[in-house]
Amino acid sequence: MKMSDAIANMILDMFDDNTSTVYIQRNELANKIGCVPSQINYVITSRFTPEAGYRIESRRGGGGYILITRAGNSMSALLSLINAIGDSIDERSAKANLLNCNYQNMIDDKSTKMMVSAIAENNYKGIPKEYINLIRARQLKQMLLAYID
Amino acid sequence: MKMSDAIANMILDMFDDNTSTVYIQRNELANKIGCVPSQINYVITSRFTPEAGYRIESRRGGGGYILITRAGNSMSALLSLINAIGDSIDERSAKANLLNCNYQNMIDDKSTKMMVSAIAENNYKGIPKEYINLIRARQLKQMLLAYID
DNA sequence: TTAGATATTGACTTTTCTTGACCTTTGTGT
DNA sequence: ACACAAAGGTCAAGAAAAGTCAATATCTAA
Repeated sequence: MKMSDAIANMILDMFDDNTSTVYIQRNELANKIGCVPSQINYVITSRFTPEAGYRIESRRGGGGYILITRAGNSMSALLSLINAIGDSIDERSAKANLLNCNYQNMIDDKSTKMMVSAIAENNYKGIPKEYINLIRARQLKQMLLAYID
Repeated sequence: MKMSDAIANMILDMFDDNTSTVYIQRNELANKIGCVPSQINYVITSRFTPEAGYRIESRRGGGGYILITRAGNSMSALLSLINAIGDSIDERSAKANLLNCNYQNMIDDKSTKMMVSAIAENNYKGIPKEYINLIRARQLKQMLLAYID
């Protein structure tokens, strides 16, 4: 694989859920991956651009570092929706929330359709009533998290 | 045989049943087959056209490449998957099917992640075992239909 | 046979990646 | 303050791809 891609992937891997900022030391990373330090800059300036939704901060000198922050798009809004769902939700309000997010362009059409279809009351037919809203809430949150990711 | 046809056949041969995308390096292929590199472009633009059901992506520069994707009956393929699911499916095979479709570019990355997350075993915790695979099958089919739509 | 379609070739262009030499900023010990 | 060490930054040269285009060459059908 191309060195630049390897570096980009390595950086991408450092973002996990709930961290939107990655801390790197240029020389250390260059050394670990086996490239010249300036190539880290190349990768950052060519891939982690503002257009791609990233912001860069850095400091030189002893203890220097590079911070890569991925811009929180509509992600934070979706995160608060996820929190708002709680551990139980009925079909009506789940659907209303999804359509609302879709209307505000936080979720694309296809994904909205998929989620609405997934949590339709019909799918849960047969299981005890009191479980349905619990499972729906779990699934909806999982799907939203996957969507954000 | 004409050089152009030989090149086209060579590319066609790279598609097997489970890959809808072929990766080539122009210079390498030109060298292997014994033609000038630009003839690869000629073959691609004259034979692997959108009208013939192909999509081309490429990158220049070091480590560059050309990707030829045959856009095909992904819809009908998904429909047969839906038919194959039946009325019950466990997490393992559901996930395997989804990842395979994703690998074959029948389902995009985000949608795959969403579906996999939605049908994870964990979400169904608490409900009687015998219902889980039934509900999962319903939900998976609904999501796939929504995806196709 | 000859005009038009299809193929072949190579010179030149553009994009992307890699490397290294040199620059600037910041921290630390005297 | 000053010198030195420890970072990160910049830039240009060159390599490694793929793209474009125009000049030929060859094939095919009327």
